[in-house]
Amino acid sequence: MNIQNGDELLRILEALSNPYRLKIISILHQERQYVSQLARSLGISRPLLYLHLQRLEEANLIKGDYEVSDKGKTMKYFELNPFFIELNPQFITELADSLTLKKKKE
Amino acid sequence: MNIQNGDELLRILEALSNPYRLKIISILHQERQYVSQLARSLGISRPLLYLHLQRLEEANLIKGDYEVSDKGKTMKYFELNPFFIELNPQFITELADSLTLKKKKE
DNA sequence: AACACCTGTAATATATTTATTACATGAATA
DNA sequence: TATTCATGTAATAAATATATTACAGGTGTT
Repeated sequence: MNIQNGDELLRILEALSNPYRLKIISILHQERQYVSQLARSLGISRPLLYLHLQRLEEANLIKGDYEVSDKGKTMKYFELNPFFIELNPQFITELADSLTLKKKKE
Repeated sequence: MNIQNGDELLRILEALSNPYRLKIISILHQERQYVSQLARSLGISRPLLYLHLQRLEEANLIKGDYEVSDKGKTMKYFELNPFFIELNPQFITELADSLTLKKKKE
């Protein structure tokens, strides 16, 4: 996972800036889980979970795959997209120029 | 700078989840600047800058010191508090248990 | 005194994020 | 067929974060 520009770094930082999403990372680091299972693990509703999963997926930190169980049920398993980011002032400085300042209507 | 628990990590990630704040880190990595100077560098108003500086200061990423210039003017210089965080699933997992889920009235 | 910089904050408005509620669909099982 | 467990989304509400506007006070210079 190579970070190309400031906006990408920002997207990742934003994705990780939430306790549920950090917990999702932690759970998926230990084992892959399907959506409903994850919702139970976290103790939150699926709609809310979807929102968080989407943020993580957009940042490319996780990915989901459909899988049909023995019983014929389709479940969506999520798993981690391993990452390793060395967060320090030097690195941020290298990417700072490629940061977009405000996303508005175009 | 040693991160002790999930909430602290989260505070840092939140502090870094904004383009202006990343730019502030970048600027202060190169040289210390006083408030008005920083506002000009960034092209934003001081009130807005203060908000961002506060977030960074709360996360302990920067610190400010008052200094009297030759001409007798008091300026508040900000400088970086160097940090180095290895952001990866393993590290997040270690801190995930010490994450507070919702801050509400107690 | 008026101007040019420096410091800061309070009140308000706007935008974004987070959370909830209400639906809708499909397949296996009792 | 009624229940259970899986998938998902649209609409709305509530909470936070971001941004703006309007102040106020200090010192040095013209």
